[in-house]
Amino acid sequence: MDDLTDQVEVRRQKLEKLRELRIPLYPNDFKPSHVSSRIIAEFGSLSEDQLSALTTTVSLAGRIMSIRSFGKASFFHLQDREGRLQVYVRRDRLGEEGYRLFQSLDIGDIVGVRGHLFVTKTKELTVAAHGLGLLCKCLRPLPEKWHGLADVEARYRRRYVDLMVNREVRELFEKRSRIIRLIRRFFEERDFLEVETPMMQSIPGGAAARPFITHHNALNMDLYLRVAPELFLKRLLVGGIERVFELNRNFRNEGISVRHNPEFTMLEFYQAFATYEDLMSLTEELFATVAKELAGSLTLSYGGSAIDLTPPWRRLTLIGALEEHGAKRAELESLEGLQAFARKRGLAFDPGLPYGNLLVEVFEEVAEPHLIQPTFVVGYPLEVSPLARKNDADPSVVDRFELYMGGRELANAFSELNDPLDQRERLLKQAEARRAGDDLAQAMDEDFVRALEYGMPPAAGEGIGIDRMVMLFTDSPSIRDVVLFPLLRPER
RNA sequence: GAGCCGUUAGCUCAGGCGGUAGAGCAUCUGCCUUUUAAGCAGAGGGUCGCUGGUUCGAGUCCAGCACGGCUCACCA
Repeated sequence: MDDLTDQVEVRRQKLEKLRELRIPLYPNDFKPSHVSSRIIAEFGSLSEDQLSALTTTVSLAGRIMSIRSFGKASFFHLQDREGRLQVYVRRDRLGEEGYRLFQSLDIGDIVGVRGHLFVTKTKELTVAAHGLGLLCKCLRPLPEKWHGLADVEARYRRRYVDLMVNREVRELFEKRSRIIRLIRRFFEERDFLEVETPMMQSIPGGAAARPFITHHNALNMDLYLRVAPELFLKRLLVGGIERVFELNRNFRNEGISVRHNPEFTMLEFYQAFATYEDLMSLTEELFATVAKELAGSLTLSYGGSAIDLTPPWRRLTLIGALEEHGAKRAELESLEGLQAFARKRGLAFDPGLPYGNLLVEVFEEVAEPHLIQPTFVVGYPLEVSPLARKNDADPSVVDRFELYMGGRELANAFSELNDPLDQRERLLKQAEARRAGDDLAQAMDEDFVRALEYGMPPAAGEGIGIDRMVMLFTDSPSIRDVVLFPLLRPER
């Protein structure tokens, strides 16, 4: 951390020298007239003669990314929020003092430049500076100019450096922002209201996950960081907000992997008078809209495979998915048969697991990695879905789907259970399992059931993992690539 | 939590069978007024992740620890 290398020392000394010369070290009155990309767009196509006829003066500010010096003249590249532009400085134009100041600058310094445009011998649009000022000294050396910053750990810990020198990182996070904007617009256009519900909850609910615990001093009470906003969003359905969504962080106290960060961004939306089947179409539409706006194509490439988002997507039952991997329907319908199949596949499982839980586990093990093309998986057993509506024809399953794509789960949706008596029973059963040691089972939330007793319109709701969606659209193998500051152990 | 792999200069990397540390970029000095991986000449910069052990001698072999990556587990 306090690595005072020779390079840092040299830069500090340069700063001190400027201080002695009474040069303002951290001025804040420079206002750039232009951004690099706009200059290139506006003037890039002009000929040499047209440019030299121009009297336009441009000013821009940014970070020095490279310097090529010839003694009495130099070129450097300036990087601002949009890109890079070359700057040309020479002693006879900047003056003795101005040029000496330039010579004391380093790669990484933030400067403001004023000048006119011309084209170099090598046909690069360049600013010939007649004014140059230091706006902020960079006291640490930047990574090497053509390999950049490659060390993954350093890239996550010092994302600011990663962003400076690896252009594609900047582009990825711009893309992430665009995706989120498109999602918001999609739901706003359909009359959904965006809301914010508690992230600190006294009863964590809405998902089977371990919460983080924190403490409120004044009230002297423990609080949980939410694992899902679900139960609050459904209270809003009760309150008459018939179309509602929340796009924000969830927190789950789980291991870290290429698809798991302890805090992650989740979209949840609820629509009254709709069923989970309506949400399948809506989900197809959402992904198709984002894909078209983002890339102009319904096909995207992920991890070397092409994923075709053209609706309608395949629908498959859990059992059907397993049948595609050598299981016989008859053996999947009993607990014993299912256990036998799991053993045959060499899966380790808890023999005390109920049928429904085992079915899901076997599915995730055997079928999930192969679901590359978008697939709605349905036929989820009642016992793993305490908040979902029972299927009218077969009450042992619920009206629920999970969306798989690229070999992983992306979304989970169901027709919501709005029968308060049934909901109370199911939550009580969860609470009982919780007491019996299942710390993933949900807690009883009396107020949530009370809300349902006021009457919740029939509705369907869905959660989409936004980080995973961004991974898909940016062809990123790890969630850490799409989260600016992924959780790491503190460095020592 | 487990297994495998990695950690060498500010950055990117090389270091055969154990013999006391190298390159390019960056930095510093000198030359250079259209370069773009600018060039030329020279110089400085290292707790080889940390702690022990084996050895006459460890960047190299062994053990433990730290951090990271991948896989697995956890995540219904």
